[in-house]
Amino acid sequence: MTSEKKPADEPLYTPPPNFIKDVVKADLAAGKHAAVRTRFPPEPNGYLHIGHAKSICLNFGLANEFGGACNLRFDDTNPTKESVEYVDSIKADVRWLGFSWDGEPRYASDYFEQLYEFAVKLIKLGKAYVDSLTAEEIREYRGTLTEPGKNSPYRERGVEENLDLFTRMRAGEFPDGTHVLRARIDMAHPNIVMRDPAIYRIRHAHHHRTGDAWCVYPLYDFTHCLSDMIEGVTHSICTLEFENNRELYDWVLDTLHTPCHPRQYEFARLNMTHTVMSKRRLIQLVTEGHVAGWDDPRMPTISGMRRRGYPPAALRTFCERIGVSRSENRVEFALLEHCVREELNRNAPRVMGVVRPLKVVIENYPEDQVEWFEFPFNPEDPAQGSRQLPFSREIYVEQDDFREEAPKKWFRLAPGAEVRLRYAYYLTCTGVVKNADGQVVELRATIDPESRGGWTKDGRKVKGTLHWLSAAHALPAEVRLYDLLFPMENPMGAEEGRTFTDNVNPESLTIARGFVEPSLAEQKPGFICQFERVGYFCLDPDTVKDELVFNRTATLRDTWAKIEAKG
RNA sequence: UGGGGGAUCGUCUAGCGGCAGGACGAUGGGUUCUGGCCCCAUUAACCGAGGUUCGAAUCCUCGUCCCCCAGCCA
Repeated sequence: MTSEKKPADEPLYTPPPNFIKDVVKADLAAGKHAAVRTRFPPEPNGYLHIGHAKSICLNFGLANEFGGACNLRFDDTNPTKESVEYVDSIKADVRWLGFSWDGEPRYASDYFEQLYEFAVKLIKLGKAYVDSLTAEEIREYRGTLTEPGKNSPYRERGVEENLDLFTRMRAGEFPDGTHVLRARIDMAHPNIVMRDPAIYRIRHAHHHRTGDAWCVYPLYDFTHCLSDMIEGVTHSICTLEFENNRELYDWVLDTLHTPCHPRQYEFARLNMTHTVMSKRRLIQLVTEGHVAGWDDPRMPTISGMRRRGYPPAALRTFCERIGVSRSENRVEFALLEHCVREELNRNAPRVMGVVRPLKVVIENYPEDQVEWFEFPFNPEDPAQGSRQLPFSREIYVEQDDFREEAPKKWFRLAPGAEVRLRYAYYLTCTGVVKNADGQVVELRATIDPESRGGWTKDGRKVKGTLHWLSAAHALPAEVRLYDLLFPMENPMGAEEGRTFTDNVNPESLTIARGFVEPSLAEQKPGFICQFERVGYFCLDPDTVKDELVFNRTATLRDTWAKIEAKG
């Protein structure tokens, strides 16, 4: 029995479980916290990508699902790499994804004074000291993965001397690199992170928010846990590579006897086929000019996907479908594309767009006649309305829809073949016009007047339906056809002597000169639609008056291509 | 070779001692004025070897493979 209906009170959709939700649920049930508080803590040193979207959806999603709050906090402790440009783009991207952070954005730099006081306290506790070894020496003293490190000669400096030195570090008495504040833990610790990690370094650098107020800046391990604590974060969620740092996270909070102690949980970062995800590599693609910028529609950045026409809801759905676990993964690009199509199929209006035009002259249609036909914006959803489109003697169809020699199972246009022009007439190809090179440049055809509106009373079967445009009324458009940035699943799998940028797909962008229906003249950049039978397209910001520029967001699934590929 | 993690259909993921389930993909079919959407079906997995148990993906032991850590980056 497959036709049983679900009871009305059963939810249609339940968000999938994951191990972090389990923890949150258990903590809430145990009364460990009054409410959950998470945070998304990007460093403003680059643009956000789809991997960040996973973290954003997780952190904000947890807050939403369990009635808590999520902070946006910029981890801005490295002034030489960070900038307001990145801060602004990150805020815009999070908002665009559909999330609202609790209160104002937070900045680790807002906590610099408190952090400094905590450092002083650590010194007074005898748990931190000023080291005056060079960076090089510190590395040598650290030992290796298999050998213990050894103590710095400065490790036994007294509290007063440390206090004095640290004060003078802050006061700007020393040049960069001369001293560093280190936690005093254990140079023989099996976890290298715990071998007296540096927590403050001298950097005479201008900070994008604090200006020149500071010349000592705290490091990640010291800053992050305390920032979480200050904000009352309950669950501090990060990626797997910070697993080793958790021990230090806990050490700092325990040693300082802080009023609360957030717990860190790690999940596996997102990897995807056919792209790269690390900040360093994305920067390289931009600076070496392999793409046009951070928001190039081929980039896995949030801004790139936005420009490509991916709806935020599709990204959210994607993040939910990929799940959250602790195992290494490489998600297929096809899943992302599926989520995009699913969303766009529901919402994108259908329009007529011909990407590679082929002119057809309808010999039995009067030269000066124009008829208007009604086209629904979405045949499956009448609520989306309709518009009128003109038909005339000369039209454009898609080059791909004509074959001089029809292969097996071909039911598009070919000499002598009859097809349907969507919502208009049945059309039969009666002749082919070629240029000197033998290329087909124009078709001759006739229509069946009885088929007006796109159907006939005799119920004759016409399998192929084509999109088309009245040549005289069509708007010219530049159409940017995007494909995979890298043809192979793993771009990093380059052979010896080559690097991943050598793998950039030379056909990841091809530009076509096409036409679109006149109703699109007034649309604004960001407008997303479906060119019927072709794909989803989005009006690009490069659009200027009389020169529409469309980005191909995604193709439609192409069953014919598969049939033909199989022979 | 120190320490910390991870291995379930092609891919992602569920499972918490009791019928290995879902999604994507692939394949076949139905429907169709988009070769789209939708619908149906098929495909296909517990890293290995032992052990505990009436019963193990799950618990134990021993292996194998993969990832992370030696920044004054995050």
